[in-house]
This record gives sequence, C-alpha cells and structure tokens, in this order.
Amino acid sequence: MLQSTIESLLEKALSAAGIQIQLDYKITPSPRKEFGDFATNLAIAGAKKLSRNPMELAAEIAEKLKMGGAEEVISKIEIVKPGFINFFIKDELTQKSIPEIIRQDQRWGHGSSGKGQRILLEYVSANPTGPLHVGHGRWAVIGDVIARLLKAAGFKVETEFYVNNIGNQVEKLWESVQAARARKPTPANGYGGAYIKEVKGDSKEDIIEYILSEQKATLAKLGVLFDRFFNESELHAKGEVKEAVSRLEKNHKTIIEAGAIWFKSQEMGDDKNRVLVRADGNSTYFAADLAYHLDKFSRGYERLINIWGTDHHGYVKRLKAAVEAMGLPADRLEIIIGQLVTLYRGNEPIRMSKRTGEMVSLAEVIDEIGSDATRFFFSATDVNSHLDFDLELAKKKSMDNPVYYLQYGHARICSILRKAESEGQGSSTKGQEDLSSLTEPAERELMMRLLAWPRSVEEAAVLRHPHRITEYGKELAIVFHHFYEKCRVLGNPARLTLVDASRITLRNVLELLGITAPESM
RNA sequence: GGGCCCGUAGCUCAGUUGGAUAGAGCAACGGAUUUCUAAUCCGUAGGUCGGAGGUUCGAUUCCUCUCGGGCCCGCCA
Repeated sequence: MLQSTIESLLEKALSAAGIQIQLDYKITPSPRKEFGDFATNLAIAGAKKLSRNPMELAAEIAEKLKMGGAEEVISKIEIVKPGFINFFIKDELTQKSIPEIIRQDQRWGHGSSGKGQRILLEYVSANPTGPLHVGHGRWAVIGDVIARLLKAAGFKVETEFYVNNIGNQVEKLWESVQAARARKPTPANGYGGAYIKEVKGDSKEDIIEYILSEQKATLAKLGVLFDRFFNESELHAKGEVKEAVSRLEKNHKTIIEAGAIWFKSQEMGDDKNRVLVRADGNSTYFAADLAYHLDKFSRGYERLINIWGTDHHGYVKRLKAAVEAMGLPADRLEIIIGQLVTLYRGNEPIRMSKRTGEMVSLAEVIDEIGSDATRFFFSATDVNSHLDFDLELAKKKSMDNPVYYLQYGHARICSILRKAESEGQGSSTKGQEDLSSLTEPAERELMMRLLAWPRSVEEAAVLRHPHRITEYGKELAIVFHHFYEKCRVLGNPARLTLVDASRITLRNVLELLGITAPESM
C-alpha cells in the first residue's frame, strides 16, 4: 500500500531523469528507524547498469522525486552511504490509509494477482493403510494454509487427496487384518500396528473405506477439508495408466528389458531407468502416478502443486522428467517437499517406529493439544526444515505459547471495543474518523504494521510460506500490546478506529491460519 | 558410494530471493499492576551466522570444498 505509492513515485522520477532501462530494484521496510520507513537500493542496483556513481545517481533520483511532488506524502528523502534512498512517510498518508482497512474488512489483505488462475493443490495423500501420523498433520496444515493463501491472492484453488486404493500394500493390509482377527502373527512386510485390530470391514474395499474415513475424521478435527478424494483405481478404470505408458512409448522414452517396460529416465538425469510395467504385466505405482498427473493436466489447471514428504524427494526428478516426456508442460508442476516432524515431550524426544507400530498418531496429538495449537505450530516454521514439536510447550496456556499470544491480542481488542460500545462510544467509526491525532511512536508503529499486511499475504502466497503469516501475526501482536500499554484507547475515537483496524487485521491473520479468533479469554 | 534438506543466542525459530550495527519468543537476571483483560509491558545479558576458501562496492543469503544431523536411493506405495 505505502510501498506501491513509493514505487509509482520512483517510476515517475526515473522517467523524469530520462532513465529508460528496466532496473531491478527493491523497496523494503527500513531496518532501523533512523533510516526512515522504507528504503530502496535503486541507485546502487542501477549504478552498474548505467555506469554511474551510485551516490550521484541517488542524489539525482532524490532531486527528481522532490520535483515530482513526492513531498506531499514523504516528509523526508535521504541518501546514505553506498547509495540507499530512505523515505520518511508523512503521517497523513499513513493515517488516511487506516480507514480503508475497516472498509475492506474480510477482504483486507486479499489481492488479485492470481487473476483467477486455476490451481490444483494435492496434499496429504496418505496411504489408506493406517492412521495419519504427525508428519501428515504438518502437510495437512501447510497445504490447507497454502490453499487459503492462494485464494486470498486471487487464485481459484481446488484441493485433492490421492488415495492409493489398490496395489500391493492393500493386499498386505488385508492379510494383516485377517491375521490379526485370527490371532495369528503379522505376515511378513505386513502392518503390525495396534490399530489393525480395530479395522472394520469384510472386504478390501470395506477396510480401505474404513481407514480412509478415520483419516478424514482426523483431518476434520484440524479443520482440513478436501474438495476431492481421487482414487487410484479410477485411473486404471479409465485406461489412463495405459494411456500414460503409450504416450511415453510413442515418444520413444521406453525400453523393454527383462520382460518389463522401463521409462528411460536415465537419459533425463535420473540415476537409473524406472519400471512402468512389470514383467507380470502389472503397472507400477510410478506408472499410475504418471497417469494421475496426465489426468490432472487434462483438467486444464494453470498450475499443479503437490506437497510431498521428504521420503519422496527422490521421485521429484523422475516425475518431472516423465511429465515432460509425455509432452506435458513440466514447468507448471511444482512440488513442495516437507521435512519430517519429531515429537518431544519437554526435552525428551518421543521415539516412533513404524515397524513395531509404536506411533503417536495425529489424532492423539490433536486431542491432547487442540486444533488451534497444532495448526499454529505446524504453520510456524519453514516446511523445508525439520520440525521439533514439543507437546508440553504447545499445551501450555501461557505466554510461552505464541498461539495464545495472538489470540489474547484479539480478545483484548474485543474487550476494549465491547467496553467502548457499552459506554456509547461506538466500536467503530466505519472509517470516517479523522485520524490526524495519531502521531505517537506506538501509534505510528502499529499503523505501519497494519498496512504491511497485504504485502505479507502476497509474499507468503508467492513463496508458499505459511510461516510468513505466523511471523506477521507475532509482530502485529507485539506492536499492538506495546501500543496498548502506551496509549489509552477509551475516550479517543481515532484510537478506537485504529483498534478496530487492528481487530480486523489480527482476525484475518488467524482466519488465514485456520485458527479461532476468540472474543474473550 | 550417490541424491535432497537442515546447521543462526543455552533452547525453539525468523531473517523480505545479495544490502546498512544479524532479529524474535522461551529460559536467566532486574523492573512495572489505584488506569480499557498482567495470558500483558519495559530493561539487562546472551552471536567468529558449523568451518575454510571464492565471487563483488557489499555474503547468514550465491559457488566450491569440508564437518555434523535428518531423509532417501525396490519390477513397494
């Protein structure tokens, strides 16, 4: 909002200076308040390209900015050392922007850069052979928040869960269930978890259905709902697996060896070729996955995003290679790799073994610490980093726990607004109020943070980084609590408007994270 | 042996795609409550950004090497 104002001023100044070349520069919030509100590296970035001295270029740009009327909204423009240009925003511009937050309300922070493009986001896609584990929980939350982010950025998003409802592991599962019912030992390579005894159903289809419904129930506890569950069997039924293989054959990307059909992935950078159709005539998981992506592409999405666990990272290269070999636009396929979660109880890691079936299930975690805390902690770190998740910390209803820090901020705001309402001051001025009295540092700081919200959403969406939103939320809560200490709100209409704008922003933060925004705590 | 990811304060993590004196929270220490929710706030202390080179005006960020940790390398899915 403020940045785009500066950007257009800069563009005007550039053309006034007769600079036609496209320069790659940035406008960023200043790292320290002595450097103003925003800074640009334009002169440094442009100096080399224009073979000019950066300081001189900065001086010229600053001059053109002033001539171009920048001083209506900028109180000071300053050039510093290597060639940074620092901007000090006039309070009036900031103050005028706040009522817009209240007008936009639910829409505040939402943008249109996605232009309605269709995206298919596939995530979780756990095998229907057992309960979801905490790793699935992490992908589920990350996926759900990314879907919300992309929608907020103006994309049309559909979410999908791929169900491997046929194949070897289904046979193993069925054998394991039958063995358990007959009180016989778990078959070799079977499933030995305690849950096997609980599985209901009298056919393969029934037990898959049962386990899937348990998985869905767990996801629902987290508030994660999918637009579609896509069964692998459908690909076979529709002949798409054959279709995928024959596409590769047609493009001369296969060889036959030892009775099997192989994808020549080696010539596309893979360490070895991969089997598509086994010697016994059955297709592999890989072939079905190709068919699945063929199907996705045929549905006309602009972009396909998959979230996979790190245990599948090795398949990225070969899937992309195969997609390309089928003649499909591999550059539209994006795969996010999520690292695993290690559970802790205090300082003690909780050991888990799939083999012995000693697992803490996702459902147990959610039951123990609640959906809000689970969602927050799974959203709060870069999915590309391993996550140490401390159940004791997540359970604490105290300041140690950032979830409550944000929620408390919201509740505190609501309490103020309730009080104002009951005292007849009105909880909101619907953006009509004159905010020129808001000039104190704590007020300025809060306003600046509020106005940074749309950009945070946009960046989080582009980067597919939900943790950007939790970071923003923590920062906003900090400046709000700071403001609260410094500034008495009741009896001050301008501050009431600011508080209402804070309420909307904080609520939208929590909404994007899928976390409840309590009105009292 | 090969591939991908991670390594930042005692702990858990950010770091705006290469910018200015590297930031939060917790833990530690010291303060604040007749005032709109103290689930809060203020202050102090805490760092060779795993290590070594390189690229350039400038590197936590990019490249090479190296050390440590995680995950993977099936005609399983």
